Amino acid sequence: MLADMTDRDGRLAIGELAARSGLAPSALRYYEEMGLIRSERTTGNQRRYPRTALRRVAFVRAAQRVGLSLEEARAALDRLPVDRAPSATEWNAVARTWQRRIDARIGELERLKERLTGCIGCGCLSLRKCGLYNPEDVAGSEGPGARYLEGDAPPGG
Amino acid sequence: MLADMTDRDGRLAIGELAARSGLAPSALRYYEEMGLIRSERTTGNQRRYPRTALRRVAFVRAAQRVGLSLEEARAALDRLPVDRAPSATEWNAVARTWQRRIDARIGELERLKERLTGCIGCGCLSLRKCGLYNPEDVAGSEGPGARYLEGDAPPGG
DNA sequence: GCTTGACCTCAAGTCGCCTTGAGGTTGCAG
DNA sequence: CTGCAACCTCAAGGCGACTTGAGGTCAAGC
Repeated sequence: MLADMTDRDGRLAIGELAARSGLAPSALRYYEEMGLIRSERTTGNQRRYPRTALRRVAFVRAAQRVGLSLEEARAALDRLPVDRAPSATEWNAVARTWQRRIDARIGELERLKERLTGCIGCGCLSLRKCGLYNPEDVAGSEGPGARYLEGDAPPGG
Repeated sequence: MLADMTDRDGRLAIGELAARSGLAPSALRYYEEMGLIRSERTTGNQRRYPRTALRRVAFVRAAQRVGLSLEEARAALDRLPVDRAPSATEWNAVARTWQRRIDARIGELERLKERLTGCIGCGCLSLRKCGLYNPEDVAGSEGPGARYLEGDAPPGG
């Protein structure tokens, strides 16, 4: 039988954590280096992760899906306890931040979609009012109006 | 007065395109290298972009916001004419692909949010049924059930 | 006690998307 | 005709999030 390097008190060897989290060992070492998870060492210098690492890794992966960087995930994780499960209160605080994040991202996508729908309506034949070419978040620094199109000749009239 | 290197027939010098698109000249050269935009050269080897480049750049930026890579954006752009504005039909085809993309992304975010909301409800005290720790897209290859939590001790009982 | 696979460290490589820098040229205003 | 900003090329650098590789160690089973 192969070695099962998880010890009795439930601490996980890196391979075990990798298998359970779906991440590569190299990624887990990286996460540790980034301060996302912590480990203790055996006498032979091998990592042993507490079970809460599983929790934290899952958290990080979910955070990434929302568009957070590892650094941002770390900041969020720092508000949760390292060695035990979060209480409902602790969790709520973090989760609400996330929801705002998700909502913001969804909103952004929906605005983009709306602009795109408008574009379909106009078939981009009316570039002067086409939202796609007039995103509000770029080049707004040089005066009002659709500077993307200044002097641009609309194709259909 | 400073030099305006845009020529009479409306072709844009790289600096001009940069100013109007909000991108750095270096980025535009990169886009060109990637085949996203095309330019002609003056006798002095300077780039002159057709006005449609403006359109294409705006398209690419919007595409990025939806989560497309430059390569994917290029693929989409390849379905549009290089030298004139797209017709309503041409545009519709491309735009519909996008909308699917956006919808998919929004859906993904909403599912995540839902799982997160469930987590708030349970306060992560009931880890066995917590969706956050049981994303359906990872580690599903080793049998059914919540393998993330096998043997994980739920904190609250 | 030896084999074997899981583990260790550290440096370097990868990918996408650009930016920066060096060293040289073009082209418009004065 | 000169000065200077804007342009050119090519090579290298940078960031985030990892992976890969070399060279060596640890631990369980036979």
